[in-house]
Amino acid sequence: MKTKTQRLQLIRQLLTENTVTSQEELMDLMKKNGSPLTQSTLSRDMKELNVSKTVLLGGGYRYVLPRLSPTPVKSDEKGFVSIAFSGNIAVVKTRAGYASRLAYEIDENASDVVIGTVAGEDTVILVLNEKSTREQVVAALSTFIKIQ
Amino acid sequence: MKTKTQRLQLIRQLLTENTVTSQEELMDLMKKNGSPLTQSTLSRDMKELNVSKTVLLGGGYRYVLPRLSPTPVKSDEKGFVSIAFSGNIAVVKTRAGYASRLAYEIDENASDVVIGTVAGEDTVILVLNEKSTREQVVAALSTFIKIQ
DNA sequence: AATATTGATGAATATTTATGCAATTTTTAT
DNA sequence: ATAAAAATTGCATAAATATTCATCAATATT
Repeated sequence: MKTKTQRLQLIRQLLTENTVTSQEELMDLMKKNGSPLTQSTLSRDMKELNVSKTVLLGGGYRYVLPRLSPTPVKSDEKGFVSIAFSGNIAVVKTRAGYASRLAYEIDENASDVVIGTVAGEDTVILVLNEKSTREQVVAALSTFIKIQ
Repeated sequence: MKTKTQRLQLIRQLLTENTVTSQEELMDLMKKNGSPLTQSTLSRDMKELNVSKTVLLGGGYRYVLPRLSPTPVKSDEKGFVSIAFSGNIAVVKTRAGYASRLAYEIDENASDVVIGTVAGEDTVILVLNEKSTREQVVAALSTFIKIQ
């Protein structure tokens, strides 16, 4: 028996590589992979891993891992230089050529606080959701850019 | 209750408005809302709706609807997808590559309510005339884009 | 060192969910 | 309109999952 962390990691891997339909099925897989456990533990582990049970197009069920939230990356890796606000607009400055790429990411990951973006060469203009505060916008961007 | 479609719609609504923890709980809600049914049917309905059971941060479980499928682009030939407002700015989302063309058309046809536009790849930012209302903007765009 | 505290775990079990089947309704084809 | 086919639903129950409880190990506290 290894550590719990290793076991959780194995569960992750197995869920990624297989279409797991039930905990019992996963139990077998775990056993085959040298980590036998009971369904009780599996149930608890899966809860801890935030695994959810979904329906496939084909009609079957599958346990899936949560969409991993992007790990914040150092701001300069994304080309981020600065952010400033004016009214309901935020202006993000980037290194030359990075604006489009960053705008795309903002659209993808901050659509709840930003209703839209337009990018130039080294500048992105963000139109804030009227209900969002500047702090919320910074917080949202922080989930995928290490600002500061 | 009437049709199955209506029932599914009610399920959608209830799942959106409540943190539903079990099918039995939802069963009660359905009953209270004039759509009594059995757990069997709920199980089938939820499968049909692609509802999945997830773990909440707090530790509980919740049934959730699938993330809105990739924008049911009822693509109008102009590439228009959506419009949203924030302050004196409107953000028009378009299909990829359509923003410039659409911005041009907006400039041409709505200059009385929009003082200027900037287009990215799939987004157009419109700066509204201070004297125009959002309704007027939508009305103006409607004359040459099929909105809705 | 002895004792408490915390975290993990399995066994048993309660709870919840999925489904086979039969009855019934709705739709389609003739 | 009528027969045949397909869909819908509840009931009963099988299958799957979550949790309670007791136990044990590891770590912290006195």
